[in-house]
Amino acid sequence: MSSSKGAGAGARRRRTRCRKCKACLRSECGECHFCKDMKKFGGPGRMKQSCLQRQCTAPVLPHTAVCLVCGEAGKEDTVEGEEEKFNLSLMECTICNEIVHPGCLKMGRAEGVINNEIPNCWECPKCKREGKSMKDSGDGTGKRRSDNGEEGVRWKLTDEPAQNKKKLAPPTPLPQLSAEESQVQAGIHKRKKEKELPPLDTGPKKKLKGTREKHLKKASDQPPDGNKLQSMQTWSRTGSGDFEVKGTISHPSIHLNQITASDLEKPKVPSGPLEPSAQSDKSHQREKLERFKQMCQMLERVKNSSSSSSSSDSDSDTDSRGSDGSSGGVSSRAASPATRSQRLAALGFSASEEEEEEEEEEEEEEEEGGRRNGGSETARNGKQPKARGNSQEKENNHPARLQCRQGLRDVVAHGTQFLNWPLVPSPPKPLLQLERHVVRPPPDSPEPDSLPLDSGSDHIMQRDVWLAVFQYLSYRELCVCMRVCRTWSRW
DNA sequence: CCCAACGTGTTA
DNA sequence: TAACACGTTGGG
Ligand SMILES: [Zn+2]
Ligand SMILES: [Zn+2]
Ligand SMILES: [Zn+2]
Ligand SMILES: [Zn+2]
Repeated sequence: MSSSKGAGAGARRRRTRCRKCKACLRSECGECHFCKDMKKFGGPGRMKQSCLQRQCTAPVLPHTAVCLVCGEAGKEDTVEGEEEKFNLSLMECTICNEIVHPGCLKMGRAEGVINNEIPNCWECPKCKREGKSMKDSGDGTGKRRSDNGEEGVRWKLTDEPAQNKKKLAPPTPLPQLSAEESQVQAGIHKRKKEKELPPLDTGPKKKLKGTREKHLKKASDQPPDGNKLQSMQTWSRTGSGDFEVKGTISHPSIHLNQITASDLEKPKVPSGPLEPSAQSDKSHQREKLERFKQMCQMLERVKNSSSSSSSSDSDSDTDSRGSDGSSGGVSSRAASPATRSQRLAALGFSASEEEEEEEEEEEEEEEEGGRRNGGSETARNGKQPKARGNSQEKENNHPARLQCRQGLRDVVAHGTQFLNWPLVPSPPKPLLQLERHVVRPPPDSPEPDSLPLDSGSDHIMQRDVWLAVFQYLSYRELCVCMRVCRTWSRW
C-alpha cells in the first residue's frame, strides 16, 4: 500500500483491447478454439478467452493506469509537440512493468528502449541501466508465456530466415553500470493472494487447486550468459542519452508462417505426413491450419481487388547504415525509414529501421450481400450448458488471449502522434510471396460517405448522419449494426 | 451491475 | 511445454 515503487506494486494493469483495430472490430469467428469454448457457441465457457481472430493488435493501457511517480494519467493529448506527448504519455516497461511518464523519470535521459510494437510500451531507462532484459525480469521466462502468444499468434508474414539481425549486441562493450542508485527493486510481480476453496463443494468444481499454500517461487537464478540480449534488437545509439526504438519481433509467432509456407507454398509432401523435424509442433499444426483455413476463407471473400500498391521492392537490405543519414537507397517517399529516424532523432530517439517496417494491412472483408454469420446473441436459446461458473456464468463469454507486449509489428507513424499503432496483423495470404502494404493511416480512412444499397443507389442518409444516429446506440446495438453491412462496420 | 477478457496458476 | 481454468480487472 504505501508508495512502494516496486514495479508491479499496486499496479497490475492489464492491457485491454484498443477497440479500434480490425481485429477488435471483427466479430467472433465461431470456429476457433476459444469461440468453441464460449457459451455462445455451445461451449463450457471456461476458458474465457477471446476469439483468435479478434486478438487486438495494439492492446492499450487501461484508463485507470496512472504514472507511478506522479499518479496522473496520460496527458499526451494536452500538448502539441511529439516530444511533449511522449513525455506526458504513460509508458509501461516490459521488464519491470512500471508505468510512468517518461518525463517523470528522474533519470531524465537514460536510454529508454521504446517498443514500437505496442502502444505505450518500452523498456524503461532504469531497467536498461541494470542491463535487465525480459529474461531476467520477474517471470524468468522472459516473454509472455508462449501460451498466449502461440495460441494467439497473430498472422504476420514477416520475419526473415536468418541473416538480418542487423545490429545485435550493442557495440558498447557493456558499460559497467555503476551501481549508483542501484536500488534493486525487485518489484517484479507479486503473487497476490492464494485462493482457498472451501472443502464444501456441492458442485463439480473440476479441478481442486488449493493445496494449502503451494506457491513456490523460483529463486532468482543467474543464467550463465549474462548479457545475451534476447532476440529483439535494440539500437543503441546512446550518444548522449537518447531513447532507442526497437522494432522487429522475433517471438514465437512465426509458426504460422512456417506452416503456411510448408503446407501451402511448398509441395512438400503430397500426403502430408509430417516433417521429420517437426515434432512438438504437431499439436499446433492443427490449430494453425485451422486458423489458416479460416483466414483463407476470409481472404477469399476479400479477394482484395484494390489497386496494387507498389511497394514491394527493396527487400535486400544491405543496411550497414551505421548512422542514419545516408539512406542508401530507400525509396523516397513519405514514411521512409530514414524519415522516421530523422523524426525520432529529432526527438532524441533513434529509430529502428529494419528492412521490414511497414506493416501491411488487411483489406477488410468485402461487402457481400449476406451476413450469415450470427455472432452474438444467436445461440442462446434453450442452450444452457451446465457450466457452473463462479461469478459470471451467464451466457456470454468471450475470452481472448494475446497478450501483447510483443509480437506486434512495428511501425512508426508520422502524423500527429509519434507512433502509429492501430495496425493490423497481416493475413496469411494463400499466395506465397509475402507482400506488405503500407499501414493505413488512422487519421484519414477512406471510408465512403454514402451507404450503397443493393439497388445500386446510395441511401439518402450519408455517413455523418448515420454516425450521429449510431452515437445514440449502445455498444451492443452497435455491434449488431456492424454486422449489418460492411460500410456500417467501417464507420 | 454485467459482461468481456487478461494474465497467471494448475494440470495433463 | 501446451492446454486448461479462473479470479479479477476493465469498459460501458
Ligand atoms: Zn473465433
Ligand atoms: Zn485492437
Ligand atoms: Zn508522472
Ligand atoms: Zn523497467
